[in-house]
Amino acid sequence: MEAPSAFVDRLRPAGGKRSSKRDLIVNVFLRQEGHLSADDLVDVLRREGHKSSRATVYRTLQWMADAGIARKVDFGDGRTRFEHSYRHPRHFHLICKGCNRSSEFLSSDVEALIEEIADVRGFAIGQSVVQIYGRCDECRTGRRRAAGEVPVERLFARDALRIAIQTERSGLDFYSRAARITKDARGRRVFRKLAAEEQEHLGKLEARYAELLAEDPELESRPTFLFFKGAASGLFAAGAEELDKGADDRQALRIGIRCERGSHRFFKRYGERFEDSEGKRIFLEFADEEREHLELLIREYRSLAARQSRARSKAKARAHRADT
Amino acid sequence: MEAPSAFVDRLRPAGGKRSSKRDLIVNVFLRQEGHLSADDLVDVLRREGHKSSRATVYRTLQWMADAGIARKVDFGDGRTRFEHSYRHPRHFHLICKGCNRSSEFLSSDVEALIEEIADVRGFAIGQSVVQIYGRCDECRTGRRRAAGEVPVERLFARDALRIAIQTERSGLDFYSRAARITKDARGRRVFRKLAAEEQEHLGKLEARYAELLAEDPELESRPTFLFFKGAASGLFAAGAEELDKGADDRQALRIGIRCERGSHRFFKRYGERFEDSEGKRIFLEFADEEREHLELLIREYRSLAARQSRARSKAKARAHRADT
DNA sequence: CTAGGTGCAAATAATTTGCAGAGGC
DNA sequence: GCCTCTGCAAATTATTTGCACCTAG
Repeated sequence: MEAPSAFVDRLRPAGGKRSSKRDLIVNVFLRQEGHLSADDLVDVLRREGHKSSRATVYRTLQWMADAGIARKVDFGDGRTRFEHSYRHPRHFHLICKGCNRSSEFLSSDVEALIEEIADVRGFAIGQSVVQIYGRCDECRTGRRRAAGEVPVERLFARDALRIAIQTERSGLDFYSRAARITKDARGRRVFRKLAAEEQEHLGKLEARYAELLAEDPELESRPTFLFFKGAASGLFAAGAEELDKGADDRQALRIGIRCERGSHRFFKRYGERFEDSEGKRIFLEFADEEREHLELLIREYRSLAARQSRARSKAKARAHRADT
Repeated sequence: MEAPSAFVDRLRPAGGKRSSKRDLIVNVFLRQEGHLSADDLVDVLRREGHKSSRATVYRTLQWMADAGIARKVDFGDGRTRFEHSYRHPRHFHLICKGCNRSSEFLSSDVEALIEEIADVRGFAIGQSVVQIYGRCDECRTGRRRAAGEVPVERLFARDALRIAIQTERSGLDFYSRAARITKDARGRRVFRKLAAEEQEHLGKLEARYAELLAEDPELESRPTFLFFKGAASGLFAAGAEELDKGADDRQALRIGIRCERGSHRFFKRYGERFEDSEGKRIFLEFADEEREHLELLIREYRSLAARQSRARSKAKARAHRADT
C-alpha cells in the first residue's frame, strides 16, 4: 500500500525545487476528503495554524493538477474545485442541488458507450465528464444516512471484488456446462481445465472479499459505486443461456471466447485504474488469467476447426472415390 | 413548424413587461448557432449595428435561461456559454481541446444507464451533463470536413427516422417469423395483424425520410447524432434470433412484449423531446402504436396462458377419470 | 550564487449590482 | 403613475500576475 509521500514523490516533476511550504500544502490537501476550492484549502490551512497566501495555494493547486496529484472538477458554481487522486480513481459525479454535496460513481457501461461514440466520430478521448444534477435521497426523504465516510478506494475494491466473484461464479457454471455438452474429447478437457481454474480463483477472491469486509464492517451496506451491467446481467450467464439453447462444440468455444474477451477487458481497464496495490494486483492477475483463458480457447477453436475441416475433406475424398 | 416568435411567446413568463431591447437581443440570440458567451452575443449585436450594455445582455441571458429559451453550458474555460433551445433538443457534448469547437450528440443508451444509476442511488435526476474532452478528427488528421452547418434538429430527425425505420423493418421481420412458427391459430392471427401494421407504418416512415433528405441533400452524409444501440444492434432483430432458436407460442409472445416495450420507451422519450412538430408527431404516434401493440400482445399472452391452463386441467381431469 | 518558490498587493476577467432615468401598460 | 427594464459605472468574486524577497541545491 503506497504512502501519500511516496505517491507525491512518484508524480513530482523532475527538476523542480522542494519547498517546505508546498510540501505542507500538498500534505494537508491529501488528508482532505471530497472537493475543495482554493479558498476551502486556505481555510483548512488556517485552521491547522499555518498561514499561506492565496496566491501560493492557487499556484500549488495548479502544480498538483499538472503533476496529476490533483484533478480539477467544476460543478458550475463559478469556482473551481480540486480532488486529489491519491487512492482515488477517476469517476463520475452525482451532484445534489439541495445540499450541494456530491457523490461519486463509476460505470463501465457508460465508459464503454462513450468510447464507442467518440470512436464513431473520430474523436480521440482525453477525459470525460459525467455529472448528474438533481436531488439526493436524503434531501428528498429527510432520512439521514450513515454519516461515516468510507474512502472511495474501499468502495471501488468492494465492488470490483463483487464483480470479479460474480464473474468467476458464472464462468465456473459456464465451463461446467460447456464441458458437459461438448462432444469432442479434447475440447471437453479444455473446458474442464478452465472450470477448475475458475473454481480455484473463486476461492481466492472470496477470501480477499471477506478480508476487506473484516477491515471495515460499514463497507457492506454502502451503495454501489462501480456499475457494470456486463457482469451484473452476466456476460457468462448470457453465454450459459446460449449454450442451453443448443450449441455445438464450435459455438461453445466461440461463446467462451466472447465472454473471456469482455471479462479480460473489464478487469484490465479497472485493474489499471486501481490505486490500492493489493486490489490492483488481484485485478491485473485476474485480467491476465482471463487473457490466458482467451488464448487457450482461441487455440482450441482453431484446432477444432482444422480437425473438422480435415475430417470433411477426408469424407469428401471418400465420397469422390466411391463416385468414380 | 413553430416560429421563433411563437416559441418565445410560449415560454415568456407571465407578468413581465415587454421591451424592444430584450426582444431584439432574444431574436438575435435565436438566430445564432452554437454556444455563445455573453461577450460573444454583445459582439454579434454590435456587428449588426445595435448597441446594448453588457449588463442588459447578461440580464437577458439569465432571463432566457430561467424561461427555458436558453440553456447554460459550461466547458470549464471560465466563461459561461449559452445555447438556445429553439428546435434544439437537450444533448451531450464532444469538446475539442485543439480547436475549441464542440459537437453534439445524444445517446439513448447513456441516458438509460444514467437513469438506472440515479435510481439505484435514490437520486432524482434534474439534468445531466456528459462532456467528452479530447481532439477532434479534423484537428488530428488535418483534413477539413464539409463546412456547411446542418441544424441539429435535422440530424435529430434524420437519426430518429433511421432508427424508426430500422425498428419497423426488424419488427416486420420478427412478426412474420412469429406468425410462421406460431401453432395457435388465434396467436398467429395476432402476429399477422401486427406484421401488416408494421408494413404500413414502415411505408410512412420511409416517405418521411425521403422527404427530409430531399429538403437537404447534405444531411445524409453527416455523422451520427443520435446513438441508440437498442435499435442498431436490433431489439427486434435479437428477438427474431431468439425465435429461430426454437420458441413456443408463449415465448414468442413474451419476446414480442419485450421488444415492443423497449421500442415504446425509446420513441416516447425522444418524441417528447423532439421540437420539430412534424417529427414530434411521427414519433409520438409511433410510440402510441407501439404501446397498442404492446397491450395487444399482453392481452394475447394472457388469453393464451388461460386457454393452455384450461386445456391442461381438462387433460388432467380426463387422465384422472381414466385412472379411476 | 541563482533558478525557483513565496508573499503581498495590484491587475484581470467574468459577472453582478446600485441607481438614475426611460418606457410600456 | 407605477413598475419594470436599461445603461452606466462601481462593486464583487475568483483567479492571475508583477515584483521584491527568500531559500534550496
